[in-house]
Amino acid sequence: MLIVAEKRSVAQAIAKYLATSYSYFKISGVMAYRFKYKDRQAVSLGLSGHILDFDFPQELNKWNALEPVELFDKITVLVPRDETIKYLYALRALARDEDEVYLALDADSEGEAIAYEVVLQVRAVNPRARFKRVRFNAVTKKDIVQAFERPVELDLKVVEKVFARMVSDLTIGAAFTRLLTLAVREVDNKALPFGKFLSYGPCQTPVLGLVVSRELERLNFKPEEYYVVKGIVETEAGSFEARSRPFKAREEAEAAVRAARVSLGKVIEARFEETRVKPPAPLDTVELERRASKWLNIRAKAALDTAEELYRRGYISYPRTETTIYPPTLDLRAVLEELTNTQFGQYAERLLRGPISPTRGNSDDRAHPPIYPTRGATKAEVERALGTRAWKLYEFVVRHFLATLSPPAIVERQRIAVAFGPLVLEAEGRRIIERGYWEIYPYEEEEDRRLPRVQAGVWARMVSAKIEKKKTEPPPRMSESELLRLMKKYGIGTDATMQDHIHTNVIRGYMRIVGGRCVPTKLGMTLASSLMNHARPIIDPTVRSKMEAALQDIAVGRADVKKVLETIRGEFKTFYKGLYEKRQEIARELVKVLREETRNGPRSDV
DNA sequence: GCAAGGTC
Repeated sequence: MLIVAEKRSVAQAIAKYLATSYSYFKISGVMAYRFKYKDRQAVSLGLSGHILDFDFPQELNKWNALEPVELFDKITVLVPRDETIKYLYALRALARDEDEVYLALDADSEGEAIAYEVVLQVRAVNPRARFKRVRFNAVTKKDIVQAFERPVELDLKVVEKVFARMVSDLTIGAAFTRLLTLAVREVDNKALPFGKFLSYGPCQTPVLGLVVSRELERLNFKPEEYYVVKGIVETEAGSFEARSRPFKAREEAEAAVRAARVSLGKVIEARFEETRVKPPAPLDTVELERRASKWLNIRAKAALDTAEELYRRGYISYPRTETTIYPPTLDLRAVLEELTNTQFGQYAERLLRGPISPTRGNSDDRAHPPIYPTRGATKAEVERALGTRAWKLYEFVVRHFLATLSPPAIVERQRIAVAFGPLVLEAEGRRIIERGYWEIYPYEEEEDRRLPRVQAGVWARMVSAKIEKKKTEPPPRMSESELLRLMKKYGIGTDATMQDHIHTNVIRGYMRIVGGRCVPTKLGMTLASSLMNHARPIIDPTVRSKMEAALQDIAVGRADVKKVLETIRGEFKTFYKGLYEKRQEIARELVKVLREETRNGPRSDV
């Protein structure tokens, strides 16, 4: 029997869990595992994701051979992927003599589609082959043994959905990319350097739209002046600085201060409330990326790449996960034990002495656990193996893991308001009672800035008061962390691809990331603005989730794949026509920016 | 040469 998994680690786990011993061998450069299962010879092979891809027939890939709009009515074909061709060869070679093939791909939609790709490839070399689908929700012995006891059928509806998404994305992406690129060339065929094109994609472009919308908000922002009164307030319990609400005009502020000077001061509010600051939930991919971008100055793309390396070397668990609940099968104590021989050893030992109660998020992808350290390592070791950035990220994963097992921080939130006649001055402070998880998780630690413990009703004196002139500030540039949050909210991309969509915009020259913030280039601003003006729905942040919802109907049998594809194609064809009408106007704008770029290099707008 | 989704 032949068993096909989505990745090498799972193929190996299957061999380990189904047999008492196994051996490994290489076939066309790919690792495979041999073992005995129920008295039969078994081989398990791990792929590297998809092995086939959709493309247009060759003659349609000459961009000048047809109007891009015609792509909406063309068929696409499944072709082997060059990058993973060795996996395909290995599969064919092993499948020739195996009549039973177990499809042990991940238990998600993509896994179902990859399973079908495997079926197609195996059938091509072995028409006798029979197929069984095994689905396991976690790569543990229990789940895997159970899955092989109870094989199921391949869900072709889910396969249809994934293939429909692949076809839609290719068609839409190709049509709009070619339209934009060819329109620019028509106006000035030297505006784009050789090999460069202007891309559109149903994920990358709405992402650009989010960043550009923020930039436009900034550019259109009209700052307003306002005035605040800052005063030093003295009470019998001590003195502190407090400030007023904003005044629109200086005269108002001055009048309030004049009135305050001749008024008796009185504390009208004094709140001292003990609150608990809970440690973070177990770590998923998007939070890893957001926190790396915010606190470690590591871009999301670099964070996932680095996490991947750490995973491959055995330092951390699989980094592509949406799960924020530790599975019961994960031995948290054993992980702590593993960390005892590192610089976090004392802290880990302290946690080991008490009961273990981890925090809990609210999502479970039923495929992978949250990200946690799988090996205790020293700084020197990780740095030697993978560099400084890897250490920074590994250290973060360890600290995050320890934080999820730690007690909350306890903070007293303080608020005091004092009235001097009509002028009210307010102050906020905090007193740290217990640092809790902050001890191991300094990224979130708050400073102790306590106010004197006064009581409501006591008298107060204004020692000094000054009026400060201020200006309202535009919103800051979109941070990468915020962008990831919005992408998740709008359902743009998956946990494993979100950082790619940001990165594509960087590669295409539409934006840069500076100090964790997204700065659109002039090209990005111009492209996004044109689409907002002439094809609004295709850059709208909700375009992706609407498409996904339509596709999901195929998977659950509510809709026919042909009809859904027809609808999607039809809608985008309409948007295409609207954009096509304006293509020269848009292209002229883009050419202007592109010419500037060739002279000066890519520029940011501000 | 176009996309997004797996995976390394």
